[in-house]
Amino acid sequence: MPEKMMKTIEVDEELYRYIASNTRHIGESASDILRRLLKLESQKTEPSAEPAPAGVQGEGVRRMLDAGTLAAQDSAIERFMTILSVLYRDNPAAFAQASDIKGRKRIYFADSEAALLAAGNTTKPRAIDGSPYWVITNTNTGRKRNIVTQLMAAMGYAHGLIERVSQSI
Amino acid sequence: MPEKMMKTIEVDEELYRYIASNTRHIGESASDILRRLLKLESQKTEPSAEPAPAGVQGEGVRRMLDAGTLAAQDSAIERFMTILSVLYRDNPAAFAQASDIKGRKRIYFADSEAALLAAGNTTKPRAIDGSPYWVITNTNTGRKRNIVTQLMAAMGYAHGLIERVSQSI
DNA sequence: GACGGGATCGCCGGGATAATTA
DNA sequence: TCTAATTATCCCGGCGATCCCG
Repeated sequence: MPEKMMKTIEVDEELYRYIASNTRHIGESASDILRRLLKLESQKTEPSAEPAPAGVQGEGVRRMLDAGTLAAQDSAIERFMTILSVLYRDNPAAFAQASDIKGRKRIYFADSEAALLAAGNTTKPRAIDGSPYWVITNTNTGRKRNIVTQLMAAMGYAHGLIERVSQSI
Repeated sequence: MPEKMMKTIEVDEELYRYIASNTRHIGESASDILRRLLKLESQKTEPSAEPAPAGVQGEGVRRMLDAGTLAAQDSAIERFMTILSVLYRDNPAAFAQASDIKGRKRIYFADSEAALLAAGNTTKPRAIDGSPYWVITNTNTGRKRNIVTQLMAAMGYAHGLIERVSQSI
């Protein structure tokens, strides 16, 4: 198989083993494995609007909750950003649909910092890790919970899970 | 970060750019970035390695305290450096895990002087005796205590001991 | 980059609370 | 006008690094 343009990176041994252990089929390349683990669209495939199978929705979110990833963060903003990042990966298409929630004047999500800055004063936008989106950040904790609640509801998560997540901020 | 055993893997160019674009700070390695990206959902993430048998952990540290080694030093910096050196020897692996603590802009530990210099102005790095690490030194005493406290907590030491040590700076 | 130590003070991020608007 | 929702000002605590002092 003729290689596409390949780049070489170094990873420590433990990480290497972790990646290797996630091989799904013989001969699978590091790129393919990583793409799956990172939940990136596989090469070429267009944004495929197919929402993840309902059974799967929430997997990553529960894992985040159970792993104590959130408890380890020490500010509401960090927890907020982590949650959004996980939500995006859990279902990019649904996230895209749901992300048009907004307030009276401000818009909460956008694909650029400028868009958020333009819709309010001092909104303090931040990039959502591993996604093309940005969020507004200059809000009290109550509103952060709110935003997550609205977003998850629009993405179709179950009430119980929504509650757990937003309370964990 | 210390020179762990490194493995080389190949990734396609798009994936490479994706990884690079998630760099959080200058000089961050591919391993570190990937670990962060994967951690959010990697099912195997045991929340950090076990902090060595409790019985052993702290031996060297107590000895240092009791021997009055610290009291003999006449500057906070000297005491600070001595403590770090002892901590490293007490448990190099835990130290490695814990040493990624950082401030708003500066990183506190690195395996080279250059890395510390690159992340701030006039950080006055110093090599930690008997280890491959360097620390930042241009801080007030309060922050030195702070750094030691955070480091020891991340290494898994008991609160009481942490308190004794950081107060002795 | 060469004096070293580190207190002091300026700056910034987090986010509660005050202000504003529907 | 009164209340509820939303905005964004602004205070506080933490961090950085200049600059003073021995």
